[in-house]
Amino acid sequence: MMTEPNSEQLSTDPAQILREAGLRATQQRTSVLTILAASTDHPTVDDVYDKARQLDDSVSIATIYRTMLLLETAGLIRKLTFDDAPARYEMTPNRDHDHLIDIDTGELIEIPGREISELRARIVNDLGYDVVSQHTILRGRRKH
Amino acid sequence: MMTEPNSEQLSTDPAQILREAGLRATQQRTSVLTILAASTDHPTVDDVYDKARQLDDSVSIATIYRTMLLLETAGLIRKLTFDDAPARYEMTPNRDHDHLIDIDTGELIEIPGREISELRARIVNDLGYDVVSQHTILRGRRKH
DNA sequence: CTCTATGCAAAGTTTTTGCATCCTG
DNA sequence: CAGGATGCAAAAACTTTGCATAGAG
Repeated sequence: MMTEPNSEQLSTDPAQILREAGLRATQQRTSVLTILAASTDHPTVDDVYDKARQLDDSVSIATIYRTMLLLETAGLIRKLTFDDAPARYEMTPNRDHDHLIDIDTGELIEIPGREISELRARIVNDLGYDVVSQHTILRGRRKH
Repeated sequence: MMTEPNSEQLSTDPAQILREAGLRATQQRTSVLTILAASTDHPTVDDVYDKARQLDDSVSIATIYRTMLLLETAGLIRKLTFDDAPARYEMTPNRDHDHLIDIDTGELIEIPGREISELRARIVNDLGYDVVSQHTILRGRRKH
């Protein structure tokens, strides 16, 4: 096995990522980031809380809320707000994508591709604005 | 002045709109619909509650919540959910549009045009879905 | 008149906050 | 060590709900 220290290029270690963002790498923050990085779905605060307790049953929900806000502010994670359901989170995606909700199954589908982003950026630009963030929620029904 | 009864074509009278939707035209529902129709901004539940009390100081917040849900379900109004701020409402727009939030001033700007809607519909269609509803939230900063 | 809608108040949810203690840097 | 981070519990904010009464159709 290689025992080389990891390169300075791209951090994949949660604690490292936190420090690079200028944040203290506490046990709780590291856990939250690890949990989110390992999630393919988009967990809610409660989902994260449950998983975090499996790693350390003394974490408090208050810390989870504080950490989610911190990571979101630092741009490390993204908050997805839907009409009724509680907010969900994902690691900040490298490539912008939108979300499609199957209204029959509740399934959340990621829509890849940058066409929409680019069109939006162009339109908003014409209005005299720079886009800081953008997010689309689509609700659809599978065709049969 | 004309004293002709209004035409049967398009109702602009809130009570009439409610009945056409198969709902009872109560004082409270009529007030809420009137308030929303008169709003150029996008009021929150609390905004609507405050204005409704100016018309009838005995309305309860519970009724406002129940009415918003009822009108939304009936498709008469649309709920806009933003990342942090409380939900806002608007009359269901005839033409689909998105919203741009100025992150410095908090101003909410409507983006007209159907280009985005059409592109999205096409992409989602390619995924095998029919679009039921769609909504984009953009956050931007005015260029100087 | 009948049955739904409302007001009121209590209960649920979700999120935030104060404070003493713990722990990272 | 010092100052920020955490756990705990209380509080705040936001919504929903049960029930008796009022009011639309």
